[in-house]
Amino acid sequence: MSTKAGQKDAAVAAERIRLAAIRLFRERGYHGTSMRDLATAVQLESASLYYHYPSKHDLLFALFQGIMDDLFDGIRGAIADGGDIQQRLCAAVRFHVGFHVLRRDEAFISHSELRALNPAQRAVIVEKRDLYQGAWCDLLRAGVANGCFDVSDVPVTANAILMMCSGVSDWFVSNGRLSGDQIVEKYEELVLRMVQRPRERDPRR
Amino acid sequence: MSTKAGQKDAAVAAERIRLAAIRLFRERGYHGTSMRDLATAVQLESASLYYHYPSKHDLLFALFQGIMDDLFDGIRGAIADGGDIQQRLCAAVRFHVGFHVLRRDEAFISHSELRALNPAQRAVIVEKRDLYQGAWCDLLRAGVANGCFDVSDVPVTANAILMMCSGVSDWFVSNGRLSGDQIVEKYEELVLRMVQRPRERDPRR
DNA sequence: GTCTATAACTAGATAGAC
DNA sequence: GTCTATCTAGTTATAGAC
Repeated sequence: MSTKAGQKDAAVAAERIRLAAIRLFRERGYHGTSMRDLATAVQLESASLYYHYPSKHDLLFALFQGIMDDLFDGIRGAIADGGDIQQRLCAAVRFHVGFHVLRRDEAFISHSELRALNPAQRAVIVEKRDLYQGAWCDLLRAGVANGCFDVSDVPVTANAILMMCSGVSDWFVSNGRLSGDQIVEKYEELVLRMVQRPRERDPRR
Repeated sequence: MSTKAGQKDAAVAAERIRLAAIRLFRERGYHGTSMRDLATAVQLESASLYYHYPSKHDLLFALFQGIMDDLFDGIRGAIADGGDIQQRLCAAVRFHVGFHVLRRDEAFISHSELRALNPAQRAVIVEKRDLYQGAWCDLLRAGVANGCFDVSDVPVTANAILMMCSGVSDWFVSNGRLSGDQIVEKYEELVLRMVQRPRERDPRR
């Protein structure tokens, strides 16, 4: 019983540290945030953080792993949901934009702090990122193959789509003019315009 | 004569420091680069850097000013060049993508290190960035007003275009599969698809 | 203009008490 | 699990010689 409670407290503290790290790394950057800053944010002494994470680098790496795994699981789920190729592309856009709206701090970190990882850690994350981009390229190629997409350069277009959609994590603020769902809708339309064959577009829309 | 030569040497050294700072801030981040790292890169002692720049913050701010001023001058030139609204949008895309290809390290810094500026410096830069985005919004609105663009939300679309095009500074490498000019062409096409009215698109292209 | 030397402070991380 | 205390090394920046 006391063991169980102890384990739960540890898990709770570790999660509180993780959430504070996400916020601070986003606001000040990895190198701009000290372990003392982080400890203050969770009302602990800096030495206590090392009970939960072996080092600052490992904490950053844990954040990256969480982001990349959730991204990859999410896109596989979105694409596997079925429907025709256009519906699957829309599902992918909904997932990607929704993820970057809901978890915008983590998304920003995954984009800006890759260079702060050590080479071995970076290799792991870059490989996952390439798999994620590959899933998007496959989707575009499938659409080109069955004739409903018109894409002159698949990797460039996939990159452009991802950069465009990831951008929401830079500027989106909740309580802004538009809700997350409204943003998702607009990006869906923009992406479809980028890849659809001209005749597929409805001039009345 | 000796004064002139001295001034030139100072200017040369300041520029060497600036260029090394751009490379290092891109590779390791502002907080991840020490004044000693920077001094080593230009084969000076760190104390000597303070002859050319009063502080590390001022050096970063000088980089930002250079980027933002060149961006704003460039977009004004591209838009003022004349032609119809589509041609001016293409000129804007060519400038923006070309800038992010040619000066990708600076572009990356201007995106990732805004938070490293102090509040007063940041306010100056954010104001310039907003003016830049405003020029793009104006361009889209002009196209909507004269009927050749179909844009459901001007600020969101402008943001999406800028994020998409700025993304090249993340992944473009010279000596890659595509040249800078080829990249520019592909982005021009993608942007036009996003904003043109459906009937304006040539189905044969 | 660039140097050596150093002030004043902060960084990540560890040891060991409780 | 969290603390106090501390180690070692690194940080920005300055003083003053040359």
